[in-house]
Amino acid sequence: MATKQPTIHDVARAAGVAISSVSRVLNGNTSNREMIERVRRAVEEVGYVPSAVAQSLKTRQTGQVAFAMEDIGNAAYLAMVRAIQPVLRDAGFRLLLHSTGADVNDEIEVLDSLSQRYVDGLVLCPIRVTDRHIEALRRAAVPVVVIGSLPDDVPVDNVRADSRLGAALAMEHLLEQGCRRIALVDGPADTVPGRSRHLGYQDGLRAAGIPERTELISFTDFSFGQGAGAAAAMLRLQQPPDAFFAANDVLAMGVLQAVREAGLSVPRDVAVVGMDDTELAATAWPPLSSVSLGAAERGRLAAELLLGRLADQDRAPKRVTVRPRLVVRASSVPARPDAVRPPHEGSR
Amino acid sequence: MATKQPTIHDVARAAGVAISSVSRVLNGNTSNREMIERVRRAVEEVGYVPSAVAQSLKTRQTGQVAFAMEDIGNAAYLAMVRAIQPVLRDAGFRLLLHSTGADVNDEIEVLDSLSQRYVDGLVLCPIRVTDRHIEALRRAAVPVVVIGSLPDDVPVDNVRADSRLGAALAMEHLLEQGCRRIALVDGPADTVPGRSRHLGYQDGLRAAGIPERTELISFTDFSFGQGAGAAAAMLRLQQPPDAFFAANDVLAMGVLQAVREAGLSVPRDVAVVGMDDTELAATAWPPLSSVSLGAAERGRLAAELLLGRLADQDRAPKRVTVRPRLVVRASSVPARPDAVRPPHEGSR
DNA sequence: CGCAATTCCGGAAACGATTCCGAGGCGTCC
DNA sequence: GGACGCCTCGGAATCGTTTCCGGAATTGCG
Repeated sequence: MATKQPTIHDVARAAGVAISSVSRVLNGNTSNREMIERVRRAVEEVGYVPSAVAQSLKTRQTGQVAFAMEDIGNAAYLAMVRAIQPVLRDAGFRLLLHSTGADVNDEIEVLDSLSQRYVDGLVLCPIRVTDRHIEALRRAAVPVVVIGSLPDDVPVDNVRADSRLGAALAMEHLLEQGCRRIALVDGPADTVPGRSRHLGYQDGLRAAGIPERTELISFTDFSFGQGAGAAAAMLRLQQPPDAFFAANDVLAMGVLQAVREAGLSVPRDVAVVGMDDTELAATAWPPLSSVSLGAAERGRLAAELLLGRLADQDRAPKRVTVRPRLVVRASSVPARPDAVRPPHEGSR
Repeated sequence: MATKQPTIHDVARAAGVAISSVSRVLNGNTSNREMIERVRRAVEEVGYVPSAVAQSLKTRQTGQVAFAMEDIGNAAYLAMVRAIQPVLRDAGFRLLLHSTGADVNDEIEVLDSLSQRYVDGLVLCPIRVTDRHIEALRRAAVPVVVIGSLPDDVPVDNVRADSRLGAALAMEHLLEQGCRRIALVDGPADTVPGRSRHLGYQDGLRAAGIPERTELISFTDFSFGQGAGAAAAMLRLQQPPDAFFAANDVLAMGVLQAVREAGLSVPRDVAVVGMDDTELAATAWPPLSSVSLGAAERGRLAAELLLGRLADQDRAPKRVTVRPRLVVRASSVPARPDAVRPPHEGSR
């Protein structure tokens, strides 16, 4: 293992045949029993393993697809991974994951190098989209599917969620429950998800004729501690909120924690709704109402779009949008219907 | 993008220079301003991106390292990923993740093909170890570091946890709290982690002179629902347990849920200790006592072992073991010291 | 038994880069 | 002013496969 890997030449020599014959046997294009036997024995003898790099230089394919996201620790991406994997596996591809760590430079670098690097295609889930992203997308050497919003004129297959509508659904629900001082615990304001959730929040307030109050809005990053901290601060306000909409489930878990530590009860004193409907929501206490943005479905669709493009490179780029839906659990209503509410037709 | 990628030849033609010159410019081995300018312009003009496959065929390296684990959804692996990533990044490697889905065949296949497939090294975290694993390890074409137990005669770099001792620590702690009917909610009995946790559980009972009772032991898989189900069943026993040791934090979350739904209080009625000390433990309610098996440290060590071997292929294989430690939170003691207890010296 | 068709295998040309080697140009120093 | 050395660049070999092509051997059929 240490020194030198045997090549197809070594096998050919050991078997006393030409390298082309070895290749044929290995790829199953030979019928002669005797030849097959000899090559098999020689392979065994020298311990040959084909060089995938050389193979794909020749065949121009790798059998691999990459999924690049910000943070593999985020359960929403996890749901995507779980949905993408079986689709690609069935099509004979191996899925490789890459976690960029919310670093734009790294994201671009992944696009540039991973796209031309040992994969046949790429599913990218950028949290920010800059001009440099777009440019990198244009020069990508392999098909790329983007999960997330993209300017209309970028000719790339694209799956998106409607998190603005999703946020509005959450607001509508909380308003129906009679909540009037609804706080927003959002992610970073300079990201696409952060912005659109804020917009949906505003949509909801506007529809109810409630003015936006800055002390009830907090931009953090998507973490438990930040969610807990932001909620704790708001609960100390003179007029504390009677409900929280958290921009994802991890933040919502933090909110739940802060509410408990303030000695209040969910949902009696404070209602809480999260977003992404990850596994966390079902395992939280009380079980967390959450707006599903269809992560699994987006993953599946992205994988299918990629396979489609791999099969026909010249196909026109497609764009798919997945509708959000609210999953009501105990954290926002006294009873526990655990019911799924479809998005209001015609809202937004 | 659709038809044909430009190669270095196209750049050379466009620039009116030799391909060797293009290569030199791209690799920074040229000082002539004029030449650099011409090549840069030509690269821009034809939209050239180097083929990483061709590069690594020639240079015999890829700049990539893979981490293959059972399930990326498991927070313990996540902690490893987070620890591995910075070490490798600083050394100039990109980290690729692969989730095998607990499928032994897939694991072997990953070993076989990924090891000879576009990576310079591999960190493998197998949940089961079969003879086929060992054989695949022997013929792996690139250095492999295994996280987990391995027979002594396999010459592979190896990082291990001592989950048996870890389980014993949890038992010792619960016994100190006065618990006597301690239930074990374990993972699958036919996996290495499952077996060793059971052994540690037995060690703990034996040390206290308490006989093992089969109705207090349940082998499930590592999931929330299974943990909740197993705990719920045990709580319905004539003599229900007064404590649960769960083989990982997800199972423990399920146990907490079942205890709550039975109308009991943690830790007053039932104490709970989990394992792996993942993020879940700190965000649970009440915060979960958990035995840390040093996932992050194991990841970091594995990455460093791999880098070491990459630097010196002929180095003798190393084996490192990380000691477990118990992190006490509210779920197992009335007060909340949140203290860290080091392992007993000389236990086991 | 002879000829055409088919099968089978070996040689060699790619794939797209890096890198060694040698030729030429130019500066420097005696 | 000539010899020497250095720098730069172009040509060609090479990495380890797959695949095309052509010749030899085998088969089938008249």
